[in-house]
Amino acid sequence: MKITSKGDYALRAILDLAYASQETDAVSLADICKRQNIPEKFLAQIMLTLKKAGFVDSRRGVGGGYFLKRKPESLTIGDIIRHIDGPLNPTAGVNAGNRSAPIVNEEQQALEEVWIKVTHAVTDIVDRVTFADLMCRAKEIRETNADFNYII
Amino acid sequence: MKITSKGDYALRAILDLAYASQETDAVSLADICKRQNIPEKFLAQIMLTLKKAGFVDSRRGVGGGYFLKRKPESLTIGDIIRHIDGPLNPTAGVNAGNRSAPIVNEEQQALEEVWIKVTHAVTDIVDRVTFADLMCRAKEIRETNADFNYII
DNA sequence: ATATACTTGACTTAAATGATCATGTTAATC
DNA sequence: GATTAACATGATCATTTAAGTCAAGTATAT
Repeated sequence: MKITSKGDYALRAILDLAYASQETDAVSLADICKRQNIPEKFLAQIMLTLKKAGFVDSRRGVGGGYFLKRKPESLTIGDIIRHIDGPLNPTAGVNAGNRSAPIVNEEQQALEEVWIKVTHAVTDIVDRVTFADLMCRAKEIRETNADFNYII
Repeated sequence: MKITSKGDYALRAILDLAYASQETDAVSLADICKRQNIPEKFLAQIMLTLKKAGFVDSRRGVGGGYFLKRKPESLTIGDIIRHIDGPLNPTAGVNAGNRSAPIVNEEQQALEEVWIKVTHAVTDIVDRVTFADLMCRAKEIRETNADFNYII
């Protein structure tokens, strides 16, 4: 398991969409990129993947853009990150495609059990946190910062 | 956070050392590699790193090899994996060295909080599991397999 | 002496990561 | 119906990381 820039961008784009969708219907790539400071061509690539996966949809032409296909309450971080950065077990990729060494000894089994526990601990978090939760928390942070600025 | 082959090899080599050290004092690279099915030159590189970090020490010449510098009871998976595969937070590397975009918005902060929770969940496991635990568990598995073979 | 076994640094190859570019197509709106 | 905003697609590219390999050492027990 590793969160790459790609995954980070995807999560932030979806969160931006969720937020902006409260007011408008479609949000342009350019707007998301401006707000979130993401390279446009790169996010276009990512949004296409998210569209094919059924998380978002898009409308072309003037006033077009992207919009969520699911409610923020029923979309989790885990859903997105798995589609962009792959499976969440920490050893993903280790021994992958190595058909010459499938003999696993007891030491490897004992270690594997630990990685399974780690994977459970991780999914237990990312599959519970929805984008509605994140919007809520981001709003809290925004308000705390506003208060702080007022005091100063 | 991502466990690479390197990290996996390191953990298995240490575990092998811990196990073999019960009987002999030093274990040769060749022996570890044979038992654990690890490329010799590659493990040599890894063992050197582990030696410089103070986890193992070595003796050259005939009958030489590597040995643990710490007791298996006071050496955790976390200790080793951090030295070989780096920090355990899942977003390690994201934005690394990108000094042009240090402005973090509320969405990023909300996400960051989730990654901190994930990191805690992971370290809570890997910093608790010692090599003594793994040896114990590996032994259990070995015995279970023996029973199973007997029944069959 | 000599065989065993660790040491060191450079090198290599392949894949993943993080993009960019060129050239489309679609759909509002004036 | 020309223009323009905006998504779509495929190719390409540079950098870094991963996973080893190679060659030529040095140290030490017997």
